Amino acid sequence: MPDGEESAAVPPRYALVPDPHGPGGRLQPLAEDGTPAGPPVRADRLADSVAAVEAAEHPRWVWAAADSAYAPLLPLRLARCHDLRLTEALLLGHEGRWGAPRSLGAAWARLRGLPVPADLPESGPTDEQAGLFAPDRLQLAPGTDPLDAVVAVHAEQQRRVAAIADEAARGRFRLLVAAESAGALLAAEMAYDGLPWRSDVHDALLTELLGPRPALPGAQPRRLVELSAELQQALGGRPFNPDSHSQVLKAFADQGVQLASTRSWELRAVDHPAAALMIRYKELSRLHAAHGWAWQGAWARGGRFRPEYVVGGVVSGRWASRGGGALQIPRILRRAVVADPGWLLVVADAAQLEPRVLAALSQDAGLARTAAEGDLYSALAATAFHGDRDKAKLGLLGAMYGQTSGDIGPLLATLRRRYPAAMGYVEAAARTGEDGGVVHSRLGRACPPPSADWLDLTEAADAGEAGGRSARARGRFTRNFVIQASGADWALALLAALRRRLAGMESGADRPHLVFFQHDEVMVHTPADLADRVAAAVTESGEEASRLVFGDTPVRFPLSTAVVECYGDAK
DNA sequence: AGAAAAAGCGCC
DNA sequence: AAAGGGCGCTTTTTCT
Repeated sequence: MPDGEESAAVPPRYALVPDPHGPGGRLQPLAEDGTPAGPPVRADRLADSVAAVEAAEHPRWVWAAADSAYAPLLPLRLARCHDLRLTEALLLGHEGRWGAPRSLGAAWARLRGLPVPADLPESGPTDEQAGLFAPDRLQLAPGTDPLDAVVAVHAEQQRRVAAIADEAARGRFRLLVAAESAGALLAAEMAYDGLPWRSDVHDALLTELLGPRPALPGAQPRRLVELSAELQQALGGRPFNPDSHSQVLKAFADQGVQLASTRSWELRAVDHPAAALMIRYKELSRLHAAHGWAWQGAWARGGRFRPEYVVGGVVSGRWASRGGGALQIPRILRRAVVADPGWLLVVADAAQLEPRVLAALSQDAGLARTAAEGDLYSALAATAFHGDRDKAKLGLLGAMYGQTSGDIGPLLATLRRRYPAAMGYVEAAARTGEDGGVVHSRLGRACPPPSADWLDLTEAADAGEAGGRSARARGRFTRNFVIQASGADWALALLAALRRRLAGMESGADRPHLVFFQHDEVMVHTPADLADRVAAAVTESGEEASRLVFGDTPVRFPLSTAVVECYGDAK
Protein backbone atom coordinates (compact mmCIF):
# COMPACT_ATOMS: atom_id res chain seq x y z
CA MET A 1 0.00 0.00 0.00
CA PRO A 2 1.34 3.44 -0.75
CA ASP A 3 0.80 4.66 2.75
CA GLY A 4 1.65 1.58 4.72
CA GLU A 5 4.40 -0.19 2.87
CA GLU A 6 6.76 -0.37 5.80
CA SER A 7 4.38 -2.01 8.24
CA ALA A 8 4.15 -5.71 7.65
CA ALA A 9 1.08 -6.01 9.85
CA VAL A 10 -2.24 -4.82 8.49
CA PRO A 11 -3.22 -1.71 10.43
CA PRO A 12 -6.37 -1.89 12.50
CA ARG A 13 -9.41 0.02 11.31
CA TYR A 14 -11.66 2.41 13.14
CA ALA A 15 -15.00 3.74 12.03
CA LEU A 16 -15.26 7.44 12.82
CA VAL A 17 -18.47 9.47 12.96
CA PRO A 18 -18.51 13.06 14.19
CA ASP A 19 -21.59 14.41 15.92
CA PRO A 20 -23.64 16.68 13.66
CA HIS A 21 -22.92 19.57 15.98
CA GLY A 22 -20.28 20.10 18.61
CA PRO A 23 -16.87 18.55 19.16
CA GLY A 24 -17.97 15.02 20.03
CA GLY A 25 -18.40 11.83 18.06
CA ARG A 26 -18.07 8.07 18.09
CA LEU A 27 -15.43 5.50 17.18
CA GLN A 28 -15.63 1.76 16.67
CA PRO A 29 -12.75 -0.65 16.06
CA LEU A 30 -13.14 -2.89 13.02
CA ALA A 31 -11.47 -5.94 11.64
CA GLU A 32 -9.98 -5.90 8.15
CA ASP A 33 -13.16 -7.37 6.70
CA GLY A 34 -15.23 -4.71 8.41
CA THR A 35 -16.78 -6.73 11.22
CA PRO A 36 -16.75 -4.85 14.54
CA ALA A 37 -13.78 -5.71 16.74
CA GLY A 38 -15.22 -3.99 19.78
CA PRO A 39 -18.13 -1.85 20.95
CA PRO A 40 -18.65 1.74 19.84
CA VAL A 41 -16.91 4.33 21.97
CA ARG A 42 -18.27 7.80 22.66
CA ALA A 43 -15.84 10.70 22.61
CA ASP A 44 -16.81 14.07 24.03
CA ARG A 45 -13.81 15.62 22.33
CA LEU A 46 -13.42 13.63 19.16
CA ALA A 47 -10.19 15.28 18.02
CA ASP A 48 -8.43 14.34 21.28
CA SER A 49 -9.62 10.75 21.18
CA VAL A 50 -8.71 10.35 17.53
CA ALA A 51 -5.25 11.80 18.15
CA ALA A 52 -4.68 9.35 20.99
CA VAL A 53 -5.77 6.34 18.92
CA GLU A 54 -3.70 7.56 15.96
CA ALA A 55 -0.56 7.76 18.09
CA ALA A 56 -1.10 4.40 19.73
CA GLU A 57 -2.38 2.24 16.87
CA HIS A 58 -1.82 4.01 13.52
CA PRO A 59 -5.16 2.74 12.25
CA ARG A 60 -6.90 3.21 8.94
CA TRP A 61 -9.83 5.52 9.66
CA VAL A 62 -13.10 4.65 8.00
CA TRP A 63 -15.50 7.51 7.36
CA ALA A 64 -18.32 8.62 5.12
CA ALA A 65 -16.39 11.43 3.45
CA ALA A 66 -13.34 13.48 4.32
CA ASP A 67 -15.08 16.85 4.12
CA SER A 68 -17.50 15.89 6.87
CA ALA A 69 -15.23 13.68 9.00
CA TYR A 70 -11.66 14.92 8.53
CA ALA A 71 -11.91 18.64 7.83
CA PRO A 72 -13.36 19.41 11.31
CA LEU A 73 -10.42 17.59 12.93
CA LEU A 74 -7.72 19.63 11.19
CA PRO A 75 -4.98 20.59 11.87
CA LEU A 76 -4.77 17.08 13.30
CA ARG A 77 -2.96 14.84 10.80
CA LEU A 78 -3.97 11.24 10.20
CA ALA A 79 -1.90 8.77 8.22
CA ARG A 80 -4.52 6.58 6.55
CA CYS A 81 -8.19 6.42 5.79
CA HIS A 82 -10.80 4.52 3.84
CA ASP A 83 -13.12 7.09 2.29
CA LEU A 84 -16.48 5.44 1.71
CA ARG A 85 -17.81 7.93 -0.82
CA LEU A 86 -14.74 7.82 -3.06
CA THR A 87 -14.50 4.05 -2.75
CA GLU A 88 -18.18 3.67 -3.57
CA ALA A 89 -17.64 5.62 -6.78
CA LEU A 90 -14.65 3.47 -7.74
CA LEU A 91 -16.55 0.26 -7.02
CA LEU A 92 -19.68 1.34 -8.85
CA GLY A 93 -17.58 2.14 -11.91
CA HIS A 94 -15.75 -1.16 -11.69
CA GLU A 95 -19.03 -3.02 -11.38
CA GLY A 96 -20.51 -1.31 -14.41
CA ARG A 97 -22.93 0.79 -12.37
CA TRP A 98 -21.27 4.04 -13.28
CA GLY A 99 -23.09 7.16 -12.17
CA ALA A 100 -25.21 5.62 -9.42
CA PRO A 101 -25.35 7.81 -6.28
CA ARG A 102 -22.32 7.31 -4.05
CA SER A 103 -23.18 8.99 -0.77
CA LEU A 104 -23.18 6.99 2.43
CA GLY A 105 -26.97 7.16 2.45
CA ALA A 106 -27.19 5.85 -1.09
CA ALA A 107 -24.85 2.94 -0.40
CA TRP A 108 -26.76 2.14 2.78
CA ALA A 109 -30.08 2.25 0.94
CA ARG A 110 -28.81 -0.13 -1.74
CA LEU A 111 -27.65 -2.47 1.00
CA ARG A 112 -31.04 -2.40 2.70
CA GLY A 113 -33.20 -2.41 -0.40
CA LEU A 114 -34.53 1.08 0.37
CA PRO A 115 -35.18 3.87 -2.13
CA VAL A 116 -31.80 5.27 -3.13
CA PRO A 117 -31.42 9.05 -2.66
CA ALA A 118 -29.84 11.01 -5.47
CA ASP A 119 -26.50 12.66 -4.75
CA LEU A 120 -26.69 16.28 -3.68
CA PRO A 121 -25.15 18.83 -5.94
CA GLU A 122 -21.56 19.53 -4.96
CA SER A 123 -21.11 22.25 -2.41
CA GLY A 124 -19.61 25.58 -3.28
CA PRO A 125 -17.97 28.28 -1.26
CA THR A 126 -21.32 30.00 -0.77
CA ASP A 127 -22.94 27.31 1.32
CA GLU A 128 -20.31 26.92 3.99
CA GLN A 129 -22.70 28.24 6.57
CA ALA A 130 -25.57 26.31 5.07
CA GLY A 131 -24.17 23.09 6.39
CA LEU A 132 -21.20 21.70 4.54
CA PHE A 133 -20.65 19.46 7.55
CA ALA A 134 -24.27 18.80 8.30
CA PRO A 135 -25.21 15.14 8.57
CA ASP A 136 -27.90 15.39 5.93
CA ARG A 137 -25.14 15.71 3.34
CA LEU A 138 -24.61 12.01 3.99
CA GLN A 139 -28.11 11.47 2.56
CA LEU A 140 -29.06 9.07 5.32
CA ALA A 141 -32.73 8.33 5.86
CA PRO A 142 -34.09 9.90 9.07
CA GLY A 143 -33.61 7.66 12.08
CA THR A 144 -30.59 5.87 10.65
CA ASP A 145 -27.57 5.75 12.95
CA PRO A 146 -24.67 7.02 10.84
CA LEU A 147 -22.22 4.77 12.67
CA ASP A 148 -24.28 1.71 11.76
CA ALA A 149 -24.28 2.87 8.17
CA VAL A 150 -20.52 3.50 8.09
CA VAL A 151 -19.78 0.08 9.55
CA ALA A 152 -22.16 -1.76 7.27
CA VAL A 153 -21.21 0.03 4.06
CA HIS A 154 -17.53 -0.43 4.78
CA ALA A 155 -17.96 -4.16 5.32
CA GLU A 156 -19.90 -4.38 2.09
CA GLN A 157 -17.20 -2.47 0.20
CA GLN A 158 -14.52 -4.78 1.57
CA ARG A 159 -16.60 -7.73 0.42
CA ARG A 160 -17.01 -6.25 -3.07
CA VAL A 161 -13.29 -5.60 -3.40
CA ALA A 162 -12.53 -9.14 -2.23
CA ALA A 163 -14.92 -10.42 -4.87
CA ILE A 164 -12.73 -9.19 -7.72
CA ALA A 165 -11.81 -12.50 -9.24
CA ASP A 166 -8.35 -11.85 -10.63
CA GLU A 167 -5.84 -11.72 -7.82
CA ALA A 168 -3.52 -9.20 -9.46
CA ALA A 169 -6.42 -6.95 -10.42
CA ARG A 170 -7.75 -7.22 -6.88
CA GLY A 171 -4.43 -6.15 -5.44
CA ARG A 172 -4.23 -3.20 -7.81
CA PHE A 173 -7.77 -2.14 -6.96
CA ARG A 174 -6.93 -2.22 -3.24
CA LEU A 175 -4.03 0.04 -4.04
CA LEU A 176 -6.38 2.34 -5.94
CA VAL A 177 -8.76 2.55 -2.97
CA ALA A 178 -5.88 3.35 -0.60
CA ALA A 179 -4.38 5.93 -2.94
CA GLU A 180 -7.71 7.63 -3.65
CA SER A 181 -8.37 7.78 0.09
CA ALA A 182 -4.91 9.25 0.71
CA GLY A 183 -5.88 11.87 -1.84
CA ALA A 184 -8.93 12.71 0.25
CA LEU A 185 -6.70 13.33 3.27
CA LEU A 186 -4.34 15.45 1.27
CA ALA A 187 -7.01 17.54 -0.44
CA ALA A 188 -8.49 18.48 2.92
CA GLU A 189 -5.05 19.31 4.28
CA MET A 190 -4.06 21.42 1.30
CA ALA A 191 -7.30 23.38 1.50
CA TYR A 192 -6.61 23.96 5.18
CA ASP A 193 -2.94 24.95 4.81
CA GLY A 194 -3.26 26.94 1.60
CA LEU A 195 -0.69 27.79 -1.03
CA PRO A 196 1.65 30.65 -0.05
CA TRP A 197 0.42 33.65 -2.00
CA ARG A 198 1.97 37.12 -2.00
CA SER A 199 -0.90 39.50 -2.62
CA ASP A 200 1.51 42.42 -2.94
CA VAL A 201 3.33 40.69 -5.81
CA HIS A 202 0.03 39.77 -7.42
CA ASP A 203 -1.21 43.33 -7.04
CA ALA A 204 1.98 44.80 -8.54
CA LEU A 205 1.68 42.48 -11.53
CA LEU A 206 -1.94 43.43 -12.12
CA THR A 207 -1.09 47.12 -11.84
CA GLU A 208 1.79 46.74 -14.28
CA LEU A 209 -0.41 45.04 -16.87
CA LEU A 210 -3.82 46.63 -16.30
CA GLY A 211 -3.14 49.95 -14.62
CA PRO A 212 -4.06 50.87 -11.07
CA ARG A 213 -6.83 49.01 -9.33
CA PRO A 214 -10.13 50.75 -10.15
CA ALA A 215 -11.73 52.53 -7.23
CA LEU A 216 -15.12 51.02 -8.02
CA PRO A 217 -15.23 47.22 -7.87
CA GLY A 218 -17.04 46.70 -11.18
CA ALA A 219 -15.10 49.26 -13.19
CA GLN A 220 -12.73 48.43 -16.05
CA PRO A 221 -9.07 49.10 -15.34
CA ARG A 222 -7.39 51.82 -17.34
CA ARG A 223 -5.51 49.61 -19.80
CA LEU A 224 -8.68 47.78 -20.80
CA VAL A 225 -10.51 51.06 -21.34
CA GLU A 226 -7.66 52.28 -23.54
CA LEU A 227 -7.55 49.06 -25.54
CA SER A 228 -11.31 49.22 -26.09
CA ALA A 229 -10.99 52.71 -27.48
CA GLU A 230 -8.07 51.76 -29.73
CA LEU A 231 -9.98 48.75 -31.00
CA GLN A 232 -13.03 50.82 -31.78
CA GLN A 233 -10.92 53.31 -33.67
CA ALA A 234 -9.09 50.58 -35.60
CA LEU A 235 -12.39 49.04 -36.66
CA GLY A 236 -14.13 52.06 -38.12
CA GLY A 237 -15.02 54.06 -35.04
CA ARG A 238 -18.42 52.55 -34.36
CA PRO A 239 -18.90 51.49 -30.71
CA PHE A 240 -19.05 47.81 -29.98
CA ASN A 241 -18.54 45.49 -27.04
CA PRO A 242 -15.23 43.64 -27.37
CA ASP A 243 -16.53 40.98 -25.00
CA SER A 244 -19.35 40.06 -27.37
CA HIS A 245 -18.27 37.51 -29.96
CA SER A 246 -20.97 38.40 -32.42
CA GLN A 247 -20.27 42.13 -32.20
CA VAL A 248 -16.55 41.50 -32.69
CA LEU A 249 -17.19 39.32 -35.74
CA LYS A 250 -19.45 41.99 -37.20
CA ALA A 251 -16.94 44.77 -36.52
CA PHE A 252 -14.22 42.85 -38.35
CA ALA A 253 -16.60 41.91 -41.16
CA ASP A 254 -17.42 45.61 -41.66
CA GLN A 255 -13.71 46.12 -42.34
CA GLY A 256 -13.71 43.30 -44.85
CA VAL A 257 -12.16 40.71 -42.53
CA GLN A 258 -14.20 37.52 -42.46
CA LEU A 259 -13.67 35.44 -39.32
CA ALA A 260 -15.27 32.13 -38.45
CA SER A 261 -14.67 32.78 -34.77
CA THR A 262 -12.81 35.15 -32.48
CA ARG A 263 -10.34 32.50 -31.36
CA SER A 264 -6.93 33.94 -30.84
CA TRP A 265 -5.18 31.55 -33.23
CA GLU A 266 -7.55 32.71 -35.95
CA LEU A 267 -7.00 36.35 -35.09
CA ARG A 268 -3.27 35.76 -35.21
CA ALA A 269 -3.55 34.78 -38.85
CA VAL A 270 -5.34 38.01 -39.76
CA ASP A 271 -3.45 40.88 -41.35
CA HIS A 272 -5.23 43.81 -39.73
CA PRO A 273 -3.98 46.17 -37.00
CA ALA A 274 -7.07 45.49 -34.90
CA ALA A 275 -6.26 41.79 -34.61
CA ALA A 276 -3.26 42.29 -32.33
CA LEU A 277 -5.25 44.73 -30.22
CA MET A 278 -8.07 42.24 -29.93
CA ILE A 279 -5.73 39.47 -28.83
CA ARG A 280 -4.15 41.70 -26.22
CA TYR A 281 -7.55 42.86 -24.98
CA LYS A 282 -8.71 39.27 -24.57
CA GLU A 283 -5.58 38.26 -22.67
CA LEU A 284 -5.77 41.13 -20.23
CA SER A 285 -9.53 41.03 -19.90
CA ARG A 286 -9.32 37.38 -19.00
CA LEU A 287 -6.60 38.00 -16.45
CA HIS A 288 -8.69 40.74 -14.89
CA ALA A 289 -11.92 38.77 -14.86
CA ALA A 290 -10.59 35.39 -13.78
CA HIS A 291 -7.52 36.16 -11.65
CA GLY A 292 -7.74 39.88 -10.90
CA TRP A 293 -8.46 41.84 -7.76
CA ALA A 294 -11.86 40.27 -7.25
CA TRP A 295 -10.33 36.79 -7.34
CA GLN A 296 -7.66 37.85 -4.90
CA GLY A 297 -10.24 39.17 -2.49
CA ALA A 298 -12.30 36.01 -2.71
CA TRP A 299 -9.60 33.33 -2.72
CA ALA A 300 -6.18 34.62 -1.73
CA ARG A 301 -6.37 36.45 1.56
CA GLY A 302 -4.04 36.42 4.53
CA GLY A 303 -1.06 35.26 2.49
CA ARG A 304 -2.62 31.98 1.37
CA PHE A 305 -4.63 30.82 -1.63
CA ARG A 306 -7.09 28.24 -0.36
CA PRO A 307 -8.68 26.31 -3.20
CA GLU A 308 -11.16 23.51 -2.86
CA TYR A 309 -9.92 20.35 -4.53
CA VAL A 310 -12.28 17.66 -5.80
CA VAL A 311 -10.59 14.27 -5.56
CA GLY A 312 -11.55 12.07 -8.48
CA GLY A 313 -13.48 15.00 -9.95
CA VAL A 314 -12.42 14.06 -13.48
CA VAL A 315 -13.53 10.70 -14.84
CA SER A 316 -9.92 9.77 -15.50
CA GLY A 317 -9.13 10.14 -11.81
CA ARG A 318 -7.47 13.47 -12.16
CA TRP A 319 -8.49 15.98 -9.57
CA ALA A 320 -10.76 18.90 -10.30
CA SER A 321 -11.22 22.05 -8.27
CA ARG A 322 -14.23 24.04 -7.26
CA GLY A 323 -13.94 27.79 -7.10
CA GLY A 324 -10.71 29.67 -7.39
CA GLY A 325 -9.50 27.75 -10.42
CA ALA A 326 -6.64 26.09 -8.55
CA LEU A 327 -5.68 23.99 -11.54
CA GLN A 328 -5.76 26.85 -14.04
CA ILE A 329 -3.53 29.43 -12.42
CA PRO A 330 -1.99 31.37 -15.32
CA ARG A 331 1.73 30.82 -15.58
CA ILE A 332 2.43 34.51 -15.22
CA LEU A 333 0.90 34.51 -11.73
CA ARG A 334 3.31 31.85 -10.51
CA ARG A 335 5.59 34.63 -9.39
CA ALA A 336 3.08 35.47 -6.65
CA VAL A 337 3.68 32.04 -5.10
CA VAL A 338 6.59 32.73 -2.75
CA ALA A 339 7.83 30.69 0.19
CA ASP A 340 7.57 32.18 3.66
CA PRO A 341 10.80 33.65 5.10
CA GLY A 342 13.03 30.77 6.12
CA TRP A 343 11.06 28.36 3.96
CA LEU A 344 11.49 27.07 0.41
CA LEU A 345 9.36 25.50 -2.29
CA VAL A 346 10.23 22.13 -3.74
CA VAL A 347 8.54 21.92 -7.13
CA ALA A 348 8.58 18.65 -9.04
CA ASP A 349 6.90 17.52 -12.21
CA ALA A 350 6.91 14.18 -13.95
CA ALA A 351 8.70 14.49 -17.25
CA GLN A 352 6.84 13.11 -20.27
CA LEU A 353 4.55 11.12 -18.02
CA GLU A 354 2.01 9.97 -20.58
CA PRO A 355 4.32 8.35 -23.17
CA ARG A 356 6.10 6.61 -20.32
CA VAL A 357 2.76 5.34 -19.08
CA LEU A 358 2.06 3.96 -22.54
CA ALA A 359 5.41 2.20 -22.62
CA ALA A 360 4.80 0.60 -19.23
CA LEU A 361 1.18 -0.34 -19.96
CA SER A 362 1.87 -1.93 -23.31
CA GLN A 363 5.15 -3.53 -22.29
CA ASP A 364 6.46 -2.61 -25.70
CA ALA A 365 10.12 -3.58 -25.43
CA GLY A 366 11.31 -1.01 -27.92
CA LEU A 367 9.33 1.89 -26.49
CA ALA A 368 10.35 0.85 -22.98
CA ARG A 369 14.00 1.16 -24.03
CA THR A 370 13.42 4.75 -25.11
CA ALA A 371 11.47 5.37 -21.86
CA ALA A 372 14.49 4.24 -19.84
CA GLU A 373 16.13 7.47 -21.01
CA GLY A 374 15.87 10.92 -19.49
CA ASP A 375 14.48 12.47 -22.66
CA LEU A 376 12.10 9.96 -24.15
CA TYR A 377 11.41 11.95 -27.30
CA SER A 378 15.09 12.32 -28.17
CA ALA A 379 15.63 8.62 -27.66
CA LEU A 380 12.59 7.88 -29.80
CA ALA A 381 13.84 10.24 -32.49
CA ALA A 382 17.26 8.64 -32.52
CA THR A 383 15.76 5.19 -32.93
CA ALA A 384 12.96 5.79 -35.38
CA PHE A 385 12.91 9.34 -36.73
CA HIS A 386 16.46 10.07 -37.90
CA GLY A 387 17.02 12.29 -34.90
CA ASP A 388 14.01 14.56 -35.56
CA ARG A 389 12.69 15.12 -32.03
CA ASP A 390 9.72 17.21 -33.15
CA LYS A 391 8.51 14.46 -35.42
CA ALA A 392 8.93 11.87 -32.70
CA LYS A 393 6.90 13.93 -30.26
CA LEU A 394 4.26 14.76 -32.82
CA GLY A 395 3.81 11.16 -33.80
CA LEU A 396 3.63 9.80 -30.30
CA LEU A 397 1.18 12.44 -29.10
CA GLY A 398 -0.96 11.80 -32.15
CA ALA A 399 -0.96 8.09 -31.40
CA MET A 400 -2.02 8.64 -27.80
CA TYR A 401 -4.76 11.11 -28.66
CA GLY A 402 -6.10 9.62 -31.84
CA GLN A 403 -5.15 12.45 -34.12
CA THR A 404 -5.75 11.78 -37.77
CA SER A 405 -5.46 15.17 -39.41
CA GLY A 406 -2.39 16.91 -40.68
CA ASP A 407 0.65 15.14 -42.06
CA ILE A 408 0.68 12.67 -39.25
CA GLY A 409 -0.04 9.55 -41.28
CA PRO A 410 3.55 8.66 -42.14
CA LEU A 411 4.64 9.23 -38.54
CA LEU A 412 1.99 6.86 -37.27
CA ALA A 413 3.03 4.28 -39.87
CA THR A 414 6.61 4.47 -38.66
CA LEU A 415 5.51 4.08 -35.05
CA ARG A 416 3.29 1.13 -35.93
CA ARG A 417 6.21 -0.61 -37.58
CA ARG A 418 8.74 0.07 -34.83
CA TYR A 419 6.51 -0.18 -31.77
CA PRO A 420 3.74 -2.64 -32.61
CA ALA A 421 2.86 -3.51 -29.04
CA ALA A 422 2.46 0.12 -27.96
CA MET A 423 0.43 1.07 -31.00
CA GLY A 424 -1.61 -2.10 -30.69
CA TYR A 425 -2.42 -1.17 -27.11
CA VAL A 426 -3.90 2.23 -27.87
CA GLU A 427 -5.64 0.97 -30.98
CA ALA A 428 -7.28 -1.83 -29.02
CA ALA A 429 -8.48 0.72 -26.45
CA ALA A 430 -9.90 2.85 -29.25
CA ARG A 431 -11.67 -0.11 -30.82
CA THR A 432 -13.22 -1.06 -27.47
CA GLY A 433 -14.57 2.46 -27.14
CA GLU A 434 -15.91 2.60 -30.68
CA ASP A 435 -17.74 -0.66 -30.03
CA GLY A 436 -19.40 0.78 -26.93
CA GLY A 437 -17.13 -0.99 -24.44
CA VAL A 438 -15.48 0.16 -21.24
CA VAL A 439 -11.74 0.44 -20.58
CA HIS A 440 -9.83 0.66 -17.31
CA SER A 441 -6.79 2.35 -15.89
CA ARG A 442 -3.85 0.29 -14.67
CA LEU A 443 -5.24 0.21 -11.14
CA GLY A 444 -8.80 -0.48 -12.27
CA ARG A 445 -10.58 2.83 -12.56
CA ALA A 446 -13.33 2.37 -15.15
CA CYS A 447 -14.28 4.82 -17.84
CA PRO A 448 -17.95 5.75 -18.18
CA PRO A 449 -20.06 3.62 -20.50
CA PRO A 450 -21.58 5.23 -23.58
CA SER A 451 -24.70 7.28 -23.01
CA ALA A 452 -28.12 6.22 -24.20
CA ASP A 453 -27.98 8.97 -26.80
CA TRP A 454 -24.70 7.57 -28.06
CA LEU A 455 -26.19 4.12 -28.43
CA ASP A 456 -29.18 5.50 -30.32
CA LEU A 457 -26.88 7.39 -32.62
CA THR A 458 -24.39 4.64 -33.37
CA GLU A 459 -26.45 1.48 -33.26
CA ALA A 460 -29.39 2.58 -35.37
CA ALA A 461 -29.75 0.66 -38.61
CA ASP A 462 -29.25 3.89 -40.50
CA ALA A 463 -26.32 5.10 -38.40
CA GLY A 464 -24.65 7.19 -40.99
CA GLU A 465 -21.94 9.74 -40.88
CA ALA A 466 -23.01 11.18 -37.52
CA GLY A 467 -22.93 7.72 -35.98
CA GLY A 468 -19.45 7.09 -37.33
CA ARG A 469 -18.21 10.42 -36.10
CA SER A 470 -19.63 9.75 -32.69
CA ALA A 471 -18.08 6.29 -32.54
CA ARG A 472 -14.67 7.64 -33.50
CA ALA A 473 -14.97 10.37 -30.87
CA ARG A 474 -15.59 7.76 -28.22
CA GLY A 475 -12.64 5.77 -29.56
CA ARG A 476 -10.42 8.81 -29.04
CA PHE A 477 -11.80 9.14 -25.53
CA THR A 478 -11.09 5.54 -24.51
CA ARG A 479 -7.73 5.59 -26.29
CA ASN A 480 -6.73 8.58 -24.20
CA PHE A 481 -8.45 7.33 -21.06
CA VAL A 482 -6.22 4.32 -20.53
CA ILE A 483 -3.19 6.59 -20.59
CA GLN A 484 -4.50 9.66 -18.78
CA ALA A 485 -6.19 7.57 -16.08
CA SER A 486 -3.13 5.36 -15.56
CA GLY A 487 -1.04 8.51 -15.31
CA ALA A 488 -3.48 9.70 -12.65
CA ASP A 489 -3.04 6.35 -10.85
CA TRP A 490 0.71 6.94 -10.81
CA ALA A 491 0.39 10.54 -9.65
CA LEU A 492 -1.94 9.53 -6.82
CA ALA A 493 0.50 6.86 -5.68
CA LEU A 494 3.27 9.45 -5.83
CA LEU A 495 1.27 11.81 -3.64
CA ALA A 496 0.49 9.14 -1.08
CA ALA A 497 4.11 8.05 -0.90
CA LEU A 498 5.41 11.58 -0.63
CA ARG A 499 2.85 12.54 2.00
CA ARG A 500 3.94 9.61 4.13
CA ARG A 501 7.61 10.55 3.83
CA LEU A 502 6.97 14.19 4.68
CA ALA A 503 5.06 13.18 7.82
CA GLY A 504 8.32 11.83 9.21
CA MET A 505 10.23 15.09 8.83
CA GLU A 506 10.38 18.03 11.16
CA SER A 507 12.46 21.10 11.88
CA GLY A 508 11.70 22.33 15.35
CA ALA A 509 7.96 22.79 15.50
CA ASP A 510 7.70 23.08 11.70
CA ARG A 511 7.28 20.41 9.10
CA PRO A 512 7.10 20.36 5.32
CA HIS A 513 3.71 19.97 3.70
CA LEU A 514 2.30 19.53 0.24
CA VAL A 515 0.66 22.73 -0.92
CA PHE A 516 -0.13 22.12 -4.58
CA PHE A 517 -0.95 19.25 -6.93
CA GLN A 518 -1.75 19.62 -10.59
CA HIS A 519 -2.04 16.35 -12.54
CA ASP A 520 1.66 15.56 -12.85
CA GLU A 521 3.19 18.29 -10.71
CA VAL A 522 3.59 18.63 -6.94
CA MET A 523 4.83 21.39 -4.68
CA VAL A 524 6.05 21.16 -1.10
CA HIS A 525 6.43 24.17 1.20
CA THR A 526 9.26 23.30 3.55
CA PRO A 527 11.51 24.77 6.20
CA ALA A 528 14.64 25.67 4.26
CA ASP A 529 16.92 23.28 6.14
CA LEU A 530 14.78 20.32 5.05
CA ALA A 531 14.60 21.19 1.36
CA ASP A 532 17.27 18.71 0.29
CA ARG A 533 15.63 15.91 2.21
CA VAL A 534 12.27 16.82 0.67
CA ALA A 535 13.77 16.78 -2.82
CA ALA A 536 15.23 13.33 -2.13
CA ALA A 537 11.85 12.18 -0.82
CA VAL A 538 10.23 13.29 -4.07
CA THR A 539 12.62 11.12 -6.06
CA GLU A 540 12.10 8.14 -3.79
CA SER A 541 8.34 8.58 -3.93
CA GLY A 542 8.41 8.58 -7.71
CA GLU A 543 10.31 5.31 -7.69
CA GLU A 544 7.91 3.83 -5.18
CA ALA A 545 4.90 4.90 -7.24
CA SER A 546 6.38 3.36 -10.38
CA ARG A 547 7.02 0.06 -8.61
CA LEU A 548 3.60 -0.04 -6.97
CA VAL A 549 1.58 0.86 -10.04
CA PHE A 550 3.54 -0.77 -12.85
CA GLY A 551 5.54 -3.43 -11.02
CA ASP A 552 8.69 -4.69 -12.64
CA THR A 553 9.19 -2.46 -15.67
CA PRO A 554 12.28 -1.04 -17.31
CA VAL A 555 10.39 2.21 -17.86
CA ARG A 556 11.59 5.09 -15.70
CA PHE A 557 9.35 7.90 -14.48
CA PRO A 558 11.81 10.67 -13.69
CA LEU A 559 10.74 13.80 -11.86
CA SER A 560 12.41 17.10 -12.55
CA THR A 561 12.74 18.85 -9.22
CA ALA A 562 13.54 22.47 -8.46
CA VAL A 563 14.17 24.04 -5.07
CA VAL A 564 13.14 27.68 -5.26
CA GLU A 565 11.83 30.57 -3.24
CA CYS A 566 9.35 31.51 -5.95
CA TYR A 567 7.22 29.20 -8.10
CA GLY A 568 7.88 31.49 -11.06
CA ASP A 569 11.54 30.47 -10.96
CA ALA A 570 10.85 26.74 -11.08
CA LYS A 571 11.31 26.41 -14.81
C1' DA B 1 -35.85 36.45 -13.92
C1' DG B 2 -33.12 32.71 -13.81
C1' DA B 3 -31.18 28.59 -15.97
C1' DA B 4 -28.61 26.67 -19.58
C1' DA B 5 -25.80 26.82 -23.58
C1' DA B 6 -22.13 28.57 -26.28
C1' DA B 7 -17.79 30.64 -26.93
C1' DG B 8 -13.32 31.15 -25.59
C1' DC B 9 -9.07 30.51 -22.96
C1' DG B 10 -6.53 29.17 -18.72
C1' DC B 11 -4.13 24.70 -16.95
C1' DC B 12 -2.37 19.46 -17.66
C1' DA C 1 2.76 26.56 -33.16
C1' DA C 2 -0.97 23.51 -33.17
C1' DA C 3 -3.09 19.26 -33.09
C1' DG C 4 -5.80 15.63 -29.00
C1' DG C 5 -8.20 14.14 -24.57
C1' DG C 6 -9.57 16.10 -19.82
C1' DC C 7 -11.33 19.99 -16.91
C1' DG C 8 -13.00 25.34 -14.53
C1' DC C 9 -14.30 29.89 -15.07
C1' DT C 10 -16.39 34.18 -17.13
C1' DT C 11 -19.17 36.55 -20.22
C1' DT C 12 -22.71 36.86 -23.57
C1' DT C 13 -26.59 34.87 -25.70
C1' DT C 14 -30.53 32.00 -25.83
C1' DC C 15 -34.09 29.36 -23.79
C1' DT C 16 -37.79 28.47 -20.44
